[in-house]
Amino acid sequence: MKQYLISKKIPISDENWQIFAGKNIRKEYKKNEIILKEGEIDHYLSIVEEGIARIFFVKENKELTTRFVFRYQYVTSYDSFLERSPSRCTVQALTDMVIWHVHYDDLQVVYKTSPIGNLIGRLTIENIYVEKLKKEFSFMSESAEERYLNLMKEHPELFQIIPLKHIATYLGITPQALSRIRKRIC
Amino acid sequence: MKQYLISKKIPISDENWQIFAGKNIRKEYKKNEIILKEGEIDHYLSIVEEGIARIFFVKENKELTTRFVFRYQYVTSYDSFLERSPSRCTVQALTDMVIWHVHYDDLQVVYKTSPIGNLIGRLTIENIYVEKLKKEFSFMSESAEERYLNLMKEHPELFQIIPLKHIATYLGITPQALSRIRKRIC
DNA sequence: CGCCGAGTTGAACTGAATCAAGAAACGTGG
DNA sequence: CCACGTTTCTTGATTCAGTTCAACTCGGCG
Repeated sequence: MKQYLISKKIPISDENWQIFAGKNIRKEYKKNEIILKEGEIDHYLSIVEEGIARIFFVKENKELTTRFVFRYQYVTSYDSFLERSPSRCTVQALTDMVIWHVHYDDLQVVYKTSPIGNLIGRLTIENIYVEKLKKEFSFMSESAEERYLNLMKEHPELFQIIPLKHIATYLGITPQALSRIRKRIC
Repeated sequence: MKQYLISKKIPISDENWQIFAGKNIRKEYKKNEIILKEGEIDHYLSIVEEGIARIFFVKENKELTTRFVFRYQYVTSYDSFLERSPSRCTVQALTDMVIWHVHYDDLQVVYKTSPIGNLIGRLTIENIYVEKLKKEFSFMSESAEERYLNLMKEHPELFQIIPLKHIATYLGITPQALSRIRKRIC
């Protein structure tokens, strides 16, 4: 798994990797299971080995999806994890899942005992951040239809697996509007 | 400046801080000066000591503002800096500015010679990321009017300094729409 | 079989975009 | 310090993408 998480440019010795990886615990979730509930503090930094998750928050009884999480990505309410504050988001397994996670306290130990912690921490959040930048870019400059077509291209597997309504809110529109876009395109 | 950049929770020795700070170079910009042009690679990680900057990209001849950068924040086209790729964004000084910046190559040296580099790197990007999460949250769940009122509350100084049209595109609307919102609120 | 959630479709409505024109503010040179 | 041109802001009319509310279909499942 190491090579997926870490930028190819920066070599990490196996010993150093073990310091981090050794703290990780394997965990399984069933389809539709809740991994983290809104209001709870996220104590774990979790990486996906198998399956897809979604992260959403609730606004006026509607679930607004902010992110889908795929293989080898981190699935976390990262601000909750960092700031030790109640999560605004819920994290849910969309398929059966296998993840590896490390507890906040254990991660602090890694940070203290080896430089590898900060390196891995920095590289992973840099990744997530660049993802988020792309999403901001597309929200500011593209129409819902363009965002839909891009998502289709980048993650066609999503459409086989999950309800369209989640995709709709991820795109920032209602399920009805998505339905009409799909009809229009055909 | 140290205490502003680094989370209060994590102490950093003065020697370690110097390793990083010693690589930083002071630089001044005049109001309206371009700090980084679209298409260029951002070679510097820059922190604001004085003044305000904005980051924007161009879509169909319109400048869309993605971020305002205030004192003690990092002003960078961070994905360009990280990935050594041409920046999609332009960075412009909105007032006279003083910044401190460290060159990419020098930062790599810091990363190699001292754990402080990755720590500072991790903490700063964590900050920027949490900021971006908040913005995403507000874009998905609030109206343009709500976003305007929030910005008013958090950064009233902006409104004295910069053209409203930049604020409009930052809020994700046209200058005309902002004008109408302001009229409505009054 | 009947129920329920997901998806589609229609009609009315709304916030914001667009196009266009005029008013106010700004800054630069004479 | 004023005059002029440019930029910024406002206002109006029209259009459009997407919302809301409501009704209906379809497929899976107890």
